[in-house]
Parts: sequence; structure tokens; C-alpha cells
Amino acid sequence: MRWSQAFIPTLRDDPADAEAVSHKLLVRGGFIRQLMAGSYSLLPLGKRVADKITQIIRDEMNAIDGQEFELPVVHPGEIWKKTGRWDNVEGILVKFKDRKDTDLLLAMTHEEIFAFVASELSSYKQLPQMWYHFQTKFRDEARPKSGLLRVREFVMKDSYSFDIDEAGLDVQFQRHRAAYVRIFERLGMSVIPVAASSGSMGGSESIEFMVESSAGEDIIAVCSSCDYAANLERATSRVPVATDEPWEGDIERVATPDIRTIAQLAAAFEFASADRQIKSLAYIVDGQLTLVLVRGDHDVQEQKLIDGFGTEHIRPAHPEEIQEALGAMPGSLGAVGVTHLPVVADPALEGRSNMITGANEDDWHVRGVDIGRDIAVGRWLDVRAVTEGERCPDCDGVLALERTIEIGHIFKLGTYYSVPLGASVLDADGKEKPIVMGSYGIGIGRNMAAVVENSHDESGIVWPVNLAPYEAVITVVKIADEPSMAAAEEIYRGLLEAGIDVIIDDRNERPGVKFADAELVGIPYRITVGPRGLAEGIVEVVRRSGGDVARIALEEAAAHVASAVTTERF
RNA sequence: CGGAACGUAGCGCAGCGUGGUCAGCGCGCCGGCUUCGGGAGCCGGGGGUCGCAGGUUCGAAUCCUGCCGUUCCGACCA
Repeated sequence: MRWSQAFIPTLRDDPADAEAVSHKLLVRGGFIRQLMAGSYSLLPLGKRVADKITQIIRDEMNAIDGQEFELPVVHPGEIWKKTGRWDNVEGILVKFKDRKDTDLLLAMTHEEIFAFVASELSSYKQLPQMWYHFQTKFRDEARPKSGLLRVREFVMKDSYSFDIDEAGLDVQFQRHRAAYVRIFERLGMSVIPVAASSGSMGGSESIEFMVESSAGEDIIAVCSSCDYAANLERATSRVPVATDEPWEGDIERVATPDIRTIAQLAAAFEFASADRQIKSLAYIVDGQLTLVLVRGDHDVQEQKLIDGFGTEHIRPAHPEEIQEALGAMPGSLGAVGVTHLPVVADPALEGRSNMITGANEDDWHVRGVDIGRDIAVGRWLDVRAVTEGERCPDCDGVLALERTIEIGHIFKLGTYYSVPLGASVLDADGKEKPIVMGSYGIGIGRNMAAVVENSHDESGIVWPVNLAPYEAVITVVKIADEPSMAAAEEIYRGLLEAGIDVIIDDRNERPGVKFADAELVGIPYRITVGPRGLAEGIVEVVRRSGGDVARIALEEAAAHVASAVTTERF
């Protein structure tokens, strides 16, 4: 490719509406342009990178016996009604009608359609199967942001496994896990697989693949000394066993005028430090007001409530609802003596005594509370958000919290989709059994952005050779100088013959402009050809990553760079 | 969905308070000359229904109303 003929619209200034580094650099480097909120056009450079990511994923999917499909992006509503998602998925699912007034939708994922195709399977002898495709998804996200990191329309590689039983699913799940680790390695990212919440749509186990980034939206807890890592949505930790000072006798009322918060109470009474308090939160769970108790210095992780109760219909109760149910306002709530409402408590409270909590009467608390004796806990449920510095649940290490981007996610689905869609086979005994499914996704654009988040400097993007839109650029310092052009053309031909993705910068621009563009775009190797070097028979080879400069004889330049590029590919 | 900000040339912005040569600047773009190893200089150009629609006014980028769009914080995110 000749740069003078290429459409590579680089910009000097950051786009005004970009915040994330990857967003700024991908726009400035001429990789993407926004069409509307959460929707981007891939320009030639962006398309080249996306294709390389796609090919790496395809390789690895094929390596675990995946078979590539291509399913439609517009689906009949009917199929989604069978699994319930037509009605259950709120907001992000775009529905519309065709001219015959048939309900249609834009695919936000493809479980239904793959399961529908899989209903053609009839015998356990045909299993296992592993199917995948690269296809556009549309999710009408309430808040797209950060360029390619969170969009509404995007291409995802999603694969689906089909097995006769859980044991088979385990195998496919583990194969995917290993394949994903290889994929992210080849994309140049150090990935952290973490245990994740599987959401409410079926599924027993899920692993998210996270990469550290300040632009990320997820927080994970990582152990300093073992391989424990989990999304904060389900991370756990060991809480040191508390030894409560003994309290003789019954609970005692304490007047606490105008005290509404844990901190105020702790400040007011020396016996009421936050870890001695019981925080009582009122949630509406499936329409039922429910008390959720955690230690005063702990916070509730709402996803744990959702997972624990198995419903997404959870929200904090309104003050009026609380007043009606408990006779007091938030700030004075407690579960002592509460038997008419479900009470859920975090295990960190188990066995505690001599605690203090709200009296369900404004301006009053009670002290001397023994959880086992005084509170009718209906269910112990880990609902607590882990915090930085707590002890690892698996070893003696300490947990650190890290902000991350989710770049892949694998799920065990079970029979959630196969049952309603009739995807079943006969087993060896001639009995009909629903196919056990798994689903596994990687977003192409988000991965492109994640790589940029992790690999850039002040000058621009630093692509790994595996993803670079061009692996080498030949920068002709002075195109009017005929020996320079001739030498550059010679190297160009040599690299093309060696199968290197090369672009020759033959623009009539000043050298500084070309250098800056090459760095912004992030091409791994730059060969600078100019009169100064040619006078000595050499050209310069600059490595984008690290900036090493090598002076190479003109005749050897193409072979030198071809060899460097080839050894870096994997 | 709650809160906030913004919308003027391809990009980045000023101008709106106190309506009237306010249609402007920088970069980019086109032509010319000089330059040419880190985002050149000079000269000359092209380019905008001031997001859209109403309204107020003799007169609206500027004031009022409505709408649309984009971004940020939060909620949400199979």
C-alpha cells in the first residue's frame, strides 16, 4: 500500500467527546469514526486490525474443533418468546415488525438461534458439537461510552457447545478457557480469568476474562499470593473472627436522637464502633420487603442479592414502604424481634453478640444484641462487598482490588435454552435428553480498544506485530530525491515478497509529519530512507516499541525487517 | 432512567452576558514560491442553512419555547 493513496485520516487534536485513551487514539489514528452514540464505522486501518483479531480467534476456535457458522442478525420474535427473553430482557433488546406485522428483533446474542439449529441434532452420537460465528450484535445500551469499549452495535465471536451431559460441558468449558488464554496472549494482553456472576439467565458457572485498565468498568479482587481472582460481584474473603466483649443480660434501649448513620453512631458511643453495629437495609425482593443485615462497616454487593435470590427484581425500598413495614425510617432500622418479614444476614454476623442496631423506632437503638438469640435470621447469605486488603478466602494472602475491562466471558448454560427450543437427543438408552449447552463470547472491537488501552505512549498506539494494521512502514524522508525513492521501492518490493504487511509513506510531507503519523498509527517497524543515510549505504530501522534504532545496510534492510516481523508473529 | 454540560467550517475552538460590519481564529484543505532527517515559512484561495422547528423583534449565532443529537456522573448492563 502507498500511504499517498490510502485513506488514513489522522488528526492532530483529540476529539472533543473522547475520554478514554483508546477512544482518542483510535479516532486520531484514523481507525474508527463515530456514526451515532455507541456505533462506529471501522475505517481501513481499523478493519485491518479487526480482521487480524478475528483470524487469531478463528485459529484458536478451530483448534478446539469449532465449526464456523454465520447466523442472521434479525430474528423472529417467536423464538425469543419461547425462551422468555422476548419479555424478560428489558431495554437493550430492539424489537420491530416487518411488513406482515411479524415481530422481529435485532440479535443481542445468538443462544436462541444456535439452539434452534441444534434442534436438528437427534442422537447422542452426534455430540459433542462446538459451533461458532462472528456476527453483529445490537444492544440498546442506556449509556454507551468510552469509544469501542462500550457500544451498542458490535461484532462478537460467540461459540456454543452442545453435549449430552454436564461432564461433556465441563470438557468444552475447560477447552474454551484454555483457548481464551491463548487468544488473549496472542492479542498481547495479560488476562486474568475470574469467577463471575452468571447473571440470572440460567447457568451454573461462568468465568470472565479481565485485563487491567483504568478505563475499565469492572472491579475484581485478586489475591497477592495465590491464583484466586473474582469479580467483585461474587468475590469473597475471610473476615477475622471477632471476639465480642461479654454482655450480661437483656438488650437495652439507647436513646440516639438525630443519629441516622453508622458513622454518627460510632462517633457518639464508644461501644458502637462500626464493626459492632448491624447495618439493616430494606430491599424489595420480588415485591416482598426484606431485611438484609451486614456488619456496620461492610457494604452490600447488590449483584450477590440478585444471584442469591435468583431474581433481578430487587431494589432498595422507598422510605414510605419502610415506614409502613417497620414503623421507623432508615437510620433507625433493626431486625430484633422482626418475624413478619424475611431476614437475610451476611455470615460475617454469625455468632456475634453484644451488638448494636436500630430499634425500629426513630431516634432509638438497642445494644447488647446477640444475633443468635435476638434475631430470627431466615437465611444466611454472603451479600457483602469485599474490600481492599482483606484476607484471601483460599490462602493467607491479601486481596487487592483492580479496575478491569471484561474482554471475554464463558458460561455454562445447561439446558436453559435447549429445553424450550426442543434441542434434545436420544441417549444410549433411547431416552430423550435435552442438550447441555455452554456459550462463550469475545467482542472484537472491545478487544481492539483494550489492547490500545494497554499498549500506547505519548506518541500514539503501540500495536503488537500480531495486530498491527501494517507491520512495517517505509518512510521516505524526501520523495523528490530519486535515489531515496528508488531505494525505498526496492525495500518495499522485498518486504511484499516476504509476505510482510508493508506500507510505503510516499507522501510529499515533511519528515516530522510522517514520523508522527507512523507513531500515532502504531506501526511496529519503521524503515527510514533518506539521502543522509543512503550516502553511507544505510537505512534506519526503528522499532516502535522501545524506540531502538538500527542502522542497516540498504541491501539487507528488507530481509532484516522481514525476519524481525516474522519472529514476532505468533 | 435521574443529574450536568455541550451543539458555530473536516478537526479543535472564540463569539452569545449588554441582539445591529460577528460569520471569526488555529490546524487541516486547494494554488504559488521558498523549504525538506521530528508536526515549515510567506503569498493567494475554497469552505459554515451558527443542530432543527417555532416565537419575540425593524433586525437573532446571540433572547424565549419545544424538539433532536452528543458527552460526562450515577442507575442499569443475558
